Amino acid sequence: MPDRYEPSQFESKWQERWKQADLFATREEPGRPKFYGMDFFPYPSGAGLSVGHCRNYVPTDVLCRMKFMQGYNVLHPMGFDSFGLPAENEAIKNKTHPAPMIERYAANYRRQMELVGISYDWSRSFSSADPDYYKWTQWIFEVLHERGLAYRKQAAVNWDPVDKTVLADEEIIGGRAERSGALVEKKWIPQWYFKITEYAQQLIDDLDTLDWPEGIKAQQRNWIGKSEGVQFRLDVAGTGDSDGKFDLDNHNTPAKKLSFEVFTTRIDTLFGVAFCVLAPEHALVEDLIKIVPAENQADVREYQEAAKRLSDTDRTATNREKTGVFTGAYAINPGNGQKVPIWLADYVLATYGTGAIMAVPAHDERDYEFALKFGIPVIPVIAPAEGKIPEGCYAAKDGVMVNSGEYTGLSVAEGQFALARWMEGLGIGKAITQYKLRDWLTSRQRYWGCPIPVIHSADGDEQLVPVQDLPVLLPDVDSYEPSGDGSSPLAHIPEFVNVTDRDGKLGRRETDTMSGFACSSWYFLRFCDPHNPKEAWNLDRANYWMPVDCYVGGAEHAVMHLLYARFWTKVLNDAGLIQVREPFARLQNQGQVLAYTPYRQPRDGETLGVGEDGILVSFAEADAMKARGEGNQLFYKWVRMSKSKGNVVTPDEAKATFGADALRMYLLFVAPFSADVQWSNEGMMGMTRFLSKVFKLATDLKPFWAADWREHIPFEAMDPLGKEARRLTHFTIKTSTADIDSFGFNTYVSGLMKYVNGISDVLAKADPSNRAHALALSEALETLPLLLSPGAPHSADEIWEGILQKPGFVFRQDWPTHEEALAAADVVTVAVQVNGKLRDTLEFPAGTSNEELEAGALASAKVQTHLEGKSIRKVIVIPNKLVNLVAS
RNA sequence: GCCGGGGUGGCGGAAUGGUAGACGCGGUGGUCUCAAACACCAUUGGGGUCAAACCCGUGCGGGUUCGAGUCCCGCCCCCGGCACCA
Repeated sequence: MPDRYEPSQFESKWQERWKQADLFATREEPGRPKFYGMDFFPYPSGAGLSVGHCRNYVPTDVLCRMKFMQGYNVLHPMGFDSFGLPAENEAIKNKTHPAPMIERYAANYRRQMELVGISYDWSRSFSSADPDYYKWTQWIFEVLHERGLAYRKQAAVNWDPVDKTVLADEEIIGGRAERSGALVEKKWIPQWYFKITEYAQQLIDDLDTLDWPEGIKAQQRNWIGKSEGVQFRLDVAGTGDSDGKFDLDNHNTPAKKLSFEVFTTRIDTLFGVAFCVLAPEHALVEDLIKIVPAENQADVREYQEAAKRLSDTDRTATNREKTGVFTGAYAINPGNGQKVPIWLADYVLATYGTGAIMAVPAHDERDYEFALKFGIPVIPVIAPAEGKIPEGCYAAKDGVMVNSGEYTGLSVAEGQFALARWMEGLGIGKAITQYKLRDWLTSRQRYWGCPIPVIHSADGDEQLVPVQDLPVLLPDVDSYEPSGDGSSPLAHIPEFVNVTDRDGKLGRRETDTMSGFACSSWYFLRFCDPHNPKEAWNLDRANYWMPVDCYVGGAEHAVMHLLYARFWTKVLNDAGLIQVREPFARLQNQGQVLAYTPYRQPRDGETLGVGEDGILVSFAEADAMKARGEGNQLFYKWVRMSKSKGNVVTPDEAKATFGADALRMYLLFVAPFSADVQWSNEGMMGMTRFLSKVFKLATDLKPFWAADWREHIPFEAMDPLGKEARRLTHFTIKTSTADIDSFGFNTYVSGLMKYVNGISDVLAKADPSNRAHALALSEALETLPLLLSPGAPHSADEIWEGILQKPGFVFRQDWPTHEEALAAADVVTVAVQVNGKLRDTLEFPAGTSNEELEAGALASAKVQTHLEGKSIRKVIVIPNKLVNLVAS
């Protein structure tokens, strides 16, 4: 038995034995509490895992391993998110079919996960592209459809010209496709949507019940974008009954009568309306154009054309100067009957609210900017509670209404309430709630996804494929490249498209597939009952395991996967198919692993891209440059590991060079869980050193080993050294347990380091013939592999069997519990301060009375010198900690 | 601009309002070695001193408190997200 950490001697051996023993099989024993710990469903890429992925999986593994040892039934599954664009694009690039490719990649992921000793129950694994799985994805689609939550409509959608498919709003960043980076275009085609907007309010409300990072919750709230205000009607002057009164019974009769709705959160500023703005695409424009002077007509048409030509990115670019055109028409402000000009401007979005606004330049920055540019008067109607009306734009919400007729003098809140009531009474407006959230666009015109189980009948109605006919299998074809014309490649496969509908007539199969996010919106339910051929899940089993107690993955899915999965869970709950309303009780986001990556200054003739400050070079090239004496052109940056940057460290390499346990412990130790990690070979060396110390300590403790220590230790008197050993053991049990539960993995590892250092110090002073020492150190020797095992499971088993010669696996042992009285020290170091400044530290027996602490503090010579010439005004004593003498 | 999270030695980072810098990396000195690597021991916030005493120190400026990295007020900077959402 070596007294060093030699991973090549035992890590693979233990992995093999764990597999043979089926050690990580999910246990569902009655009488135990359950714990469901899960990592984000990965898409298996050909690049394989990097140590960055391990940063996700290892901490979850540590938590799940501890929970199992604590007696929980633990569900710790892993599967593969195989459908979707990334897989299909990679297959096209490799000129292969995605199905076998993805299977190969998933097998490699599994191999690598086993390489670092993650305790997944592989018998529960599946891929979202398995027909046994996507059959039920289709079934859930039908549940949604039957509840009116899946629908098809013609719409202008985000078209990615590179990936040749539509994208959801969430997949677009700054006008570009998140994945391909292409500028997104608008395309007008029928699309499938899930009606997530129906759940907007619940999705906001239930965030309060979740133990999630604040940032993620805030992002979801922001994305859903709730705002409360008033929607009301404005009539167009000179049309219909425009004498200032509103003929509610009659508003449809004069064909010419025109009006439009606006939404505002600041109805209190109604008397400050200086103009109205319609989005260039607003439907009313077609009517307005018929009643305005010819020159205005030309301006309007020209502006509409210009707006159409602008890409969304250009249109929404920040700091862009306002543009707009006067339509020639006027609206009547219902508050004061005044005529205000109607403008067209692209700063008003057609897709939010009603696509039209009342503009109040005195109290809205955008309107103010617009008014300044076009010389429109600014009418202040809100003033500070005290002081005079400010110049320019004053958007405060805590002011008082002025110049507002009978409402003058009311506070903003009072005015909002009163005006909303008034409008409701008149029937021209009402208080409503608006959300930025739009329905989830789920159809993709691509091959590699879950087919939508719908048949378009000859009569043109939509029929769901009967459940007994599911799954609608994805046809196995050679050519599946996107068609590029906006139709799915499946549309060009007659055997797939042509079907008999419910009435026996020739129907047409839906050829769009579902976004990959549909597949990952329910997989956590399938893990509860992964191979059920009759149901998506057995209700009892799903209710037993759900919700996921701890869900771990990257923060990049804040508003996509995590929002969609919450939505589906709520729908399934409403349908009586699952008991929970939220899928993930607790969420944790891990930081990324960064590599120190070489860049060089650009050479003559080379230019840098936007936002770049150097040119990436390979490590080999960097070495060559240094050898040529060009090292001064090099600089290094901490950047995320990625294949394209050539800076990836794989778990395979890390295990071969340093060992799996060293890798695991390093990833846990080097930074707080949610912070980014800087990869360092020196740090890995340090961890190897630590693990060697553990083996050395265990070996050196062996001569003290009394196998029956547990029977004797409570009754034996301990000397101070023995007590110190026991204190270290029990204190470390306490902190390790709390640290793992709270995701404090870095302090869990540092706690083990302190423990090893502390026990080593005790050991150096210990006497092998002293019974008390032997018992206390036996306790330490046996506790060490237990506490170590979540972080370094291979080493723990090696010590357990090799040094303690105990049978079985550490994983199957009980997690130790601490005794509070033993975890506390007998002798405490008390800080003595004079006027809050540290002047001495003194040792006292724990529990020394305040009076004695004060007396001891006063007796200190160091303290005396600082008290000279002063008299004590007050004494503060914190038992076992501190004495502060306040003197002057 | 708005929202969220941060700012502590040369570096990663510890610190229920109570001894700031635990633990580790790196550095320095030493042991081992023909030598190096590894390993081990000692030391390591800055100033000051032979050594101590002592002084200064958690982004900046105030405040509360016997006592502030921690709480309050006002700023600055960094990271992430959203962004003409009326």
